Amino acid sequence: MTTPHLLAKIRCKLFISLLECRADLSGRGGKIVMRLQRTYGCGNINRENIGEKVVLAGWVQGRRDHGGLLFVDLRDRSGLVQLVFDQERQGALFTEAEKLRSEYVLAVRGTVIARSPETLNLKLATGEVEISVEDMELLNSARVPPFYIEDGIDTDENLRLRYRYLDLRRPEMQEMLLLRHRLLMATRRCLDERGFWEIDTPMLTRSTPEGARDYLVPSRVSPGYFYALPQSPQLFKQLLMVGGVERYFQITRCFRDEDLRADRQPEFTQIDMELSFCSRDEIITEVEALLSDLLQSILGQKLETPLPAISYEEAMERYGSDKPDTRYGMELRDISEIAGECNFKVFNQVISSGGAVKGINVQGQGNFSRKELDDLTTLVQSWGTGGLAWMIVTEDGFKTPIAKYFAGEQLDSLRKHMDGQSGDLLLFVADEKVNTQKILGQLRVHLARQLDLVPEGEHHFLWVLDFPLFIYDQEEKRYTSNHHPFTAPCDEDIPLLQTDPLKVRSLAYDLVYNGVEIAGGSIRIHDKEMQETVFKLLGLAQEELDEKFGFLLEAFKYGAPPHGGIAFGLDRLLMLMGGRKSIRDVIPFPKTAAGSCLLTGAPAPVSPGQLKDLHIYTVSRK
RNA sequence: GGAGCCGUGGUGUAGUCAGGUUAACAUGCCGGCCUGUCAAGCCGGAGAUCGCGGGUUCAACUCCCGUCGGCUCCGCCA
Repeated sequence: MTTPHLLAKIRCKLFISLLECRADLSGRGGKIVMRLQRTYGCGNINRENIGEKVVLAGWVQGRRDHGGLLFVDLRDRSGLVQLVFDQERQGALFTEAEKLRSEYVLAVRGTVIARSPETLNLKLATGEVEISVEDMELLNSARVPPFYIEDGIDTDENLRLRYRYLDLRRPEMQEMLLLRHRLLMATRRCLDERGFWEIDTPMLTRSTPEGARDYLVPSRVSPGYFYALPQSPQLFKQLLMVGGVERYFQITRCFRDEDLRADRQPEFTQIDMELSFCSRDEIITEVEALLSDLLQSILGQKLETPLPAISYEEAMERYGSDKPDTRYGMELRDISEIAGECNFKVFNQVISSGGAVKGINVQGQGNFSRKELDDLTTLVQSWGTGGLAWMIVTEDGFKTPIAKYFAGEQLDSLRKHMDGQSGDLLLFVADEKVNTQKILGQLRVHLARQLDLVPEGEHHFLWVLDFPLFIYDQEEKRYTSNHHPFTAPCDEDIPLLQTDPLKVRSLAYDLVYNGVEIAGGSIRIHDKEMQETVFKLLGLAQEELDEKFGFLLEAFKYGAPPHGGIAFGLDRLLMLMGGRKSIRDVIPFPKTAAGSCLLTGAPAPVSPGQLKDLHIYTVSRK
């Protein structure tokens, strides 16, 4: 990735601004915490500084003690430079330097000297020079750190999280912090240029039905009442549109009390946007402009726009996912027709009861062992389907336990349908249609990772459009919103609201980046009657509506403009731009899978007095 | 709510399947030697009741049960 270059480019600038701040403070008679005042960043020293007196400050990266000669690597956020102490030249200072240990905090004054040709270190940006130290101020000592402060460490993540402040000293983490900063700044600059106003909205708001579980905050002054932390600023940004803002954005924290994943944290940051008087396509164009700007200004990469787009239905048919990773093939193929005619009961029974049989071609993997195939079967069973049928394509036919159920021409047709070449492994799932798609979609992702078919360093973006407005919740026996209850239906599908709600497509859109959903949004309903219709289809009682959404419906009575918007998951975007595997790697202080913070110990018990103030009684944990 | 994997000196691992002498290796740490290293080198030393609790056994890092913590996935995440 390009981040190291980015860091190098920006180092100098950052350091200058730091010096300017220091200059402002001088002469005010403040308390002196440092006798020496630094003049350069460690990583900024180079050949051009030779002969110059400099003052540096930072942490001891390591030392190499040669007896009468001592090397110390000094590190600050700009990089690393070698200090040299010579017993004969430095005398008493040398004795002090011998006491230095890893991560001691230090300021030094010295002269930049050239290294002799045989002692150059070209691996280091500062490797042509070193600092002959003349004065030293030990600013702090340090305990031995629990892990190495260097890139590429292989340490238990518990430790890194518990000592996050040490983890953050590592260059790759500093790069992450810088990249995050750049992304925030570029977003603000770009959206400002495009006429968006940054407006902040409340963190203490009210719980609404639908959506994720809320984080609740008890009210002290209203006993038994609770605020909720926002899952997103959804309602407020719509109210801002009614308020005549026209173009709004916010970089804001959102909270959802659901189980975590590698790309999911209980609190995360969104780039939230909303526009008035716009169509779906105009919003998509705005988003592409933002994304294009961000990729250009942060990674130096050009984004080809317009980005490709497919419908939800096509995504499910071809990839078994509403966030397909298009960096590799292995697309789903439908063999329902053949399956319905063959004698394999598992297949034809599924077809006769309205299900689907689909397969993927795992090219060149016909050498899977029986055990590996059994493991895959167990895996898909754990995902909630009956089993997995397999066929290995050979020169003259198929190696498979189910060949006997198929007529010769059916096998030929199957091979053609699946594009089977000798040595390919074909895997089939037979189930209710959507389940077939989802299971195979998951299997596709699983195998691509396992077989290392995912090309690194590629950036694939894809819009997914035409989501169904509703999905049917089997457990609750009612419709629920696929996106959220404020999403507008497609104009031409509005009549279906009365007759066949599941067929209604919405004006929602998701942006998928390398198989990860990084943004989602929709054109909103701005009409009070339409909003009430949708709420009613969702089975929300009038009373509940009035209580929980009354303010929105009321606002819509006062001339709501047509509007729509989108929200980016900033952490996910950053994760993908930085080529990191987990969202935790791009969040300064992330939480574990159980939602705990290993650094602060949150969540933690509170005192009985605090609970009393909040009118809260707790029940026993067990 | 469910499934899988992991937990052994400061750190990373081996040993666990098949119970048995002093828990091994690397690195870090401490001390000594060493004037051109940059993963410095050489010599010496300290450092672990094997996540925790219970059980089986003459004997448990090892087997069984429970529990805590972490990671990944399913459900969940408008």
